[in-house]
Amino acid sequence: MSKTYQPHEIEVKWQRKWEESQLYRARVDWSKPKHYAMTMLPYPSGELHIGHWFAMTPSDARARWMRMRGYNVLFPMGFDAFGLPAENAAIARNIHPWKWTYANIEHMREQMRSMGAMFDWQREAISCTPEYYKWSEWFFKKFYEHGLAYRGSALVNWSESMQTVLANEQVIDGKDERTGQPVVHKMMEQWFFAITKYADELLSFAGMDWPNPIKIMQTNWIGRSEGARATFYTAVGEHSIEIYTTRPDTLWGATFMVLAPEHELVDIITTSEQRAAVEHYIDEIAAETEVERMMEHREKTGVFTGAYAINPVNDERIPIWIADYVMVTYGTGAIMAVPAHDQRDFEFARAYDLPIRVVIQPEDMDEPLTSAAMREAYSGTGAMVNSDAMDGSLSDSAKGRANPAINRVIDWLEATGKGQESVNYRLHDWLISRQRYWGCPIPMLYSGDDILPVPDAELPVELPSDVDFVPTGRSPLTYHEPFFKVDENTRRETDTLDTFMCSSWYQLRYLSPHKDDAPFDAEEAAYWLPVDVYTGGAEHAVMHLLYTRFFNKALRDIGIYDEAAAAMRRNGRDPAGAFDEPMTLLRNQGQVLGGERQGDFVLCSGRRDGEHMLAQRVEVVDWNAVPDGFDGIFGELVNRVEATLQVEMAGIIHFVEVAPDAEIIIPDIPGANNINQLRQHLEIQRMSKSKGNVVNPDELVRRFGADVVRCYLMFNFDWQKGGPWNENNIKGPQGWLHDIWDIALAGAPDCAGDAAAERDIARKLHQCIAVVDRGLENFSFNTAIAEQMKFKNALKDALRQQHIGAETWREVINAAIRLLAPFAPHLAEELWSQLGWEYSVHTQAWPQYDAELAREDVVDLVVMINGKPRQTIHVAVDIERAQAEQLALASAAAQRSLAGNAPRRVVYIPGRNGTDPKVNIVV
RNA sequence: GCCUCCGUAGCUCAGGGGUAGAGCGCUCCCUUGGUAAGGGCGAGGUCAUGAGUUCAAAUCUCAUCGGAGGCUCCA
Repeated sequence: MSKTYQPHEIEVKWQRKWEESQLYRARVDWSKPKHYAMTMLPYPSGELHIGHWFAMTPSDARARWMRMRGYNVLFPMGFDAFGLPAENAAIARNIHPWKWTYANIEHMREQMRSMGAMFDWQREAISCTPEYYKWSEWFFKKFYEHGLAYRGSALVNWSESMQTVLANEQVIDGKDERTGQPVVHKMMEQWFFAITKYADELLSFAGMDWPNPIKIMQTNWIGRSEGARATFYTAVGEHSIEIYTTRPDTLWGATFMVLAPEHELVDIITTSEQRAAVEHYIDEIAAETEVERMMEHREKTGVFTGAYAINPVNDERIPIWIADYVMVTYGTGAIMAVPAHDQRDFEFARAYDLPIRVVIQPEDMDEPLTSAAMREAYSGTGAMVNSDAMDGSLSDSAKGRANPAINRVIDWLEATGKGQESVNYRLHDWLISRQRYWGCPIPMLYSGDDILPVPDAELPVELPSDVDFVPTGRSPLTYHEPFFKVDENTRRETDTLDTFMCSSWYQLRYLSPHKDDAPFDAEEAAYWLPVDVYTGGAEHAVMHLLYTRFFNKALRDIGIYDEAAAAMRRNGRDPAGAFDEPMTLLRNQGQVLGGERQGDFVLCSGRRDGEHMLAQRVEVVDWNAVPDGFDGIFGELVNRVEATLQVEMAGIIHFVEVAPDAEIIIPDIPGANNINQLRQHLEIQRMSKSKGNVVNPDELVRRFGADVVRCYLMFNFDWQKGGPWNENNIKGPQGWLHDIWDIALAGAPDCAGDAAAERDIARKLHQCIAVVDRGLENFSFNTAIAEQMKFKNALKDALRQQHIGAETWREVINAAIRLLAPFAPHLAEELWSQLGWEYSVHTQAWPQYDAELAREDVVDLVVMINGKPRQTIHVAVDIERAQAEQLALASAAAQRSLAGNAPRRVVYIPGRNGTDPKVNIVV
């Protein structure tokens, strides 16, 4: 063999060749089936990390496989390029967001090229370019014209740290999802998208092959519930208070009402005697952060307003309280409290000594349930009691109208005009205003009291480039007069759009990224849409993935797809349903986590006080190499906070404060050492710069080559789960690719070939094809590679034995390289070329699985006694039942066990697809 | 608290009513002109635990324990 596998010598070469020959250019071709594969577009943070590789290269392998199977594949890439980091960089380093962003994009694009992915770069879309955001603005206008975008006043999430409002989806546990800083609630005038109009349709996932957890998360997020609304009037005055309840069958048990502290009527109905108490409570609540308010198991608090309401169903006078356990953002912000049958109301009633009245008599209880006996609310099934004409109605566990009692009460409420059936959603309209500069402008004007859209001819409203980035916390647009001042009476909107708006439609922009008279080309859309395979992280479950579904449905209803539908019909494709969902199949990759790492084993000496020490000397030694008589603290360095080391000795964490002038000795690092160089224990956790466990893909490519990195990522993890990084395991795929190189270039054996051996290698090849196909189909890249490793071992054996003829050998190698091509595209291309086959391996047909060739001829008949395997007998694969049973009964194992007796039972299990036939003899 | 998913070799993972599998790692041997390498042999598993169904359970059912993710005063 002349030469070993040298990835660097071939990878860049082929990347250039592929680009020159436009190998991955995707063009509409109605004569071929289409396949639109897409991975979530990255934010141009500046550096590609291993997570990008993990998300993109397996998706690339699958797209390549589809292509070889005869599909016309579109696999585009772009950048979600608006967002805060660019603006922060502008403030911190006085570099314009555009320059920062574009420099990052150029760098990352180069890094991505090293993946050897089949991205069609001519379709690249970048959301922060005017040619892109012109159409984001245009879509906003379309939404506005169709009543799907509106300006409204709402209690919004305000992030102090970012000086902007956030969507509900961007707030987690009362904290800003990105910065982790608490958010406060503020009433503000903002722009919204009417996503709630689509709530019901978004709950249907018909025909969508999406992961169950995502569907569940979206369903939970939308939070549909069925019930009724009823109107209560205040006992004095004319104020009506609407409540929403899922349990209208318990209306007669309402013994008080509770309003959210922020409810608009609170101020109006509060009596003068109670005003001070109410205001004090509201101030207290306002001072609490959202986080505190959401703490679990907190005591219920509230205060009486002094006002009373009349329960419409029984004209009872009940007190109106306010309490923070009622959320102004859910339902109507007001509830009827039924302490007997709602746990929260029960706790509140007990805390403030409010009456509790049973209105559902538990089914399995003979004695009437009394409030005094209750230790918790009863929410089970039973018959309505104390409810006038409704008494006796059965309330079962069903929700909404399906529950007989609820059904009857709703009918009655509607007949008497006291209330009506109502469906409620947890989902709110999508708040899309952001008080930031680096986002898509909202193309609206304020003229006097009028709100006007910017005319289409003036789109895009471009972001001014000559703004000052000063850390005032305000968007530079708000004091850039040439931008916001249109004329004396007209001011331009200075808020910008949530970047999720830009990423809600990028799958359309890829179709024709530079088109300037429409957001996308209808002919392209007719062919490519919808996206067939979408891959990305599950963290976007209720944000991007819900938004883009909404966006798509809105576009469909506005008629944006009409032209594309017509083009479909012209080409003989039925557009029915084609635009209902943007992505028909979704898969989430897991996360590559930082690997676990042992901390340094240290010996610390100094002044010791139990588990504490002020150390004058810290030495790193081999694991457990503690000198005899050492009386300091020793063990693994598990953590360090500034100058204090946490050292685990005998299972107990000891705290070692290192004196500023202490001597630190680290044998592996020459010269004078300092405390920062000590290596601390790392748990398996997310990679992050601050933890020092980040893996740099450029470095890996340099050391191992892109194909090895690709294969390592696909092989060493369950793609949909992810897992901890363990670089030792990279040797597996590396050795595999080196072996493939050697085997492929070893040349055909110089022999006539043995028929049985050739049959055997063909069988193994086709068994391998079946597994690789199934692996790629199911995103089980690891199994697809493991199977090829196995096949490689078979090839290696065959090469050693020299019993395969030249012709068969070439065919087998040819197929093996095609199987390899999606995974290690450079290596496969190089081998294909060196063996003299025509460019390119990536345009070859995928090896076709042949069940007949994969079939075993001889199998082992397993003789089992009482279900335990005892003996095997070689038999033909197509053995008949009678013969198998006869052979089994005659076997030594059976004879021994039966000892002359007749078997109690004989069970024959035929072999099917690869498994051996079995006979179980029960004695 | 509720909902999903998952517990198989030291590690990462396949499989899945009918003989327990792969890669890496590990042991030992060989090679020392592919050398931060190559070749060969081998060891390693009560398939989390307990019960049930079955001729037969790692596989199906139920319970328990453990892990991951999501939701959570949602009226």
